[in-house]
Amino acid sequence: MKNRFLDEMQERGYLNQCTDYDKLSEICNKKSISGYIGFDCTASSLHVGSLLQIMILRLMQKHGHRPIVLLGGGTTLIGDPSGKDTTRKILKEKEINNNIKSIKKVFNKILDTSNKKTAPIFVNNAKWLTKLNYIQFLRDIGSHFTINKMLTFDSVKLRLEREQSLSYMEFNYMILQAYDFFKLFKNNNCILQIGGSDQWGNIVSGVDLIRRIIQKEAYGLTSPLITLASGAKMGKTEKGAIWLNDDEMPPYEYWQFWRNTDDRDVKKFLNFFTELDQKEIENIYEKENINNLKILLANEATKILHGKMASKNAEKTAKDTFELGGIGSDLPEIKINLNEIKKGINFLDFIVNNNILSSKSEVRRAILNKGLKIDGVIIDNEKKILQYGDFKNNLLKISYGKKKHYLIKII
RNA sequence: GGAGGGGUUCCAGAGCGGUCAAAUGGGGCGGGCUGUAAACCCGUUGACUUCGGUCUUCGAAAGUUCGAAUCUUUCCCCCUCCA
Repeated sequence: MKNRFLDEMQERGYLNQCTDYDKLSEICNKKSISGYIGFDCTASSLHVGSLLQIMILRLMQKHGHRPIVLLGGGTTLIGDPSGKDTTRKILKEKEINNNIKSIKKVFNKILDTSNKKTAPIFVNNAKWLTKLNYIQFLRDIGSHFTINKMLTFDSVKLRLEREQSLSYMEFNYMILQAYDFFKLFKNNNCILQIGGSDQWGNIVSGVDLIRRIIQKEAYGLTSPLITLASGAKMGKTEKGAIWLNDDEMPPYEYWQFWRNTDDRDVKKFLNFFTELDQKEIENIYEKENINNLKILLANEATKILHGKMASKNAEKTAKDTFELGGIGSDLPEIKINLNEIKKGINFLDFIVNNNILSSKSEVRRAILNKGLKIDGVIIDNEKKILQYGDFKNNLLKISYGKKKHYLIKII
């Protein structure tokens, strides 16, 4: 059975497992369906680790289906043990709600909200989970789960095998997630749950629960865990996560992240994170220079999240800065006032105060290692005083390493 | 509850009275090479410094000592075995 939505999922590499591929294809061919993905709300922004999931929602829209975005205010109160070694910190409800608000912005940017038929629906499971009556829940829902089975789930099994503690609270997570699916199935006619491969167990639990309670068939599918050539996890670098919210990470930096992709990951990323036709990707991958492909990747990925303008600006800034060795307008800016600079500013202090580096020792080290430059000239004196005369047209570029550049502006 | 083993810098892991801001490896950062990639090579990796040093750090606290990551006591946490 063929279905364009699922086929494209597969071709792009989004598909890992599906509870019943053929049946789901059949349904998708017949009508527009609703499918949901749950997102964690432990931080005020999602990072690129979640981007694949969002791309899937976008793909659903492309094929005329409706995505449901579950921002799990309720489940975040508990904490999913899947793929985690230790219990994570428990957030207050207020923080979670703020996070939800902030995370929502990204979905509104990436997903199409204008088409009535496929506009995303946002739901928050806190709405039903926080109102549950314990005894009733145990009787109605809990009775459908056996401990025997729950113990066989990876999320639980791994913890037990490693003898890391798993609290009773976390142990219940999968039941709650299954219940979410059940709720959405009933309330929103949502027949599909999508998630990362570590969610398989939780998703199947939901499918089972729906079958047991109302004898209806629901479907689940998972996307693969993205493995990078370097072996690192997608989305988290040493310096911190690659955030999707622009207040956490401006478009230029986001663009840079993609531009700096490992050669070996480029093709995969083009398929995952752009909407170029797969055949076209195949085609240009053979012909095009790898660096141009990275630029293409950066442009396309940035466009999807931040829009065409931001993407263009980022590209231009990169070109001005890296290829022409000049000053790109999108570089992070640091403003100083005229009076201050006329007096002269201690360079060491300046670098630390503006968080370019985090301690004076680090700045000294960087200078020792020839890592700091002003307008392309290596600083070799740690006692350097920034002076008005150093500026050209009230502008100055400070570079740390080859990739981090800052624009210093006199105001 | 009983008997042992252990908690060291980002991680792993050595040190077991002074020469310890603490070996070694990994990771990070910077430099070189290159292509804003990978691999490789070099440097660096607690803070402050007038570059002489100074200060804070080895689970927590108290103590012994001229001197403690190293010894003692108490406490907290983790692991193994027995019940």
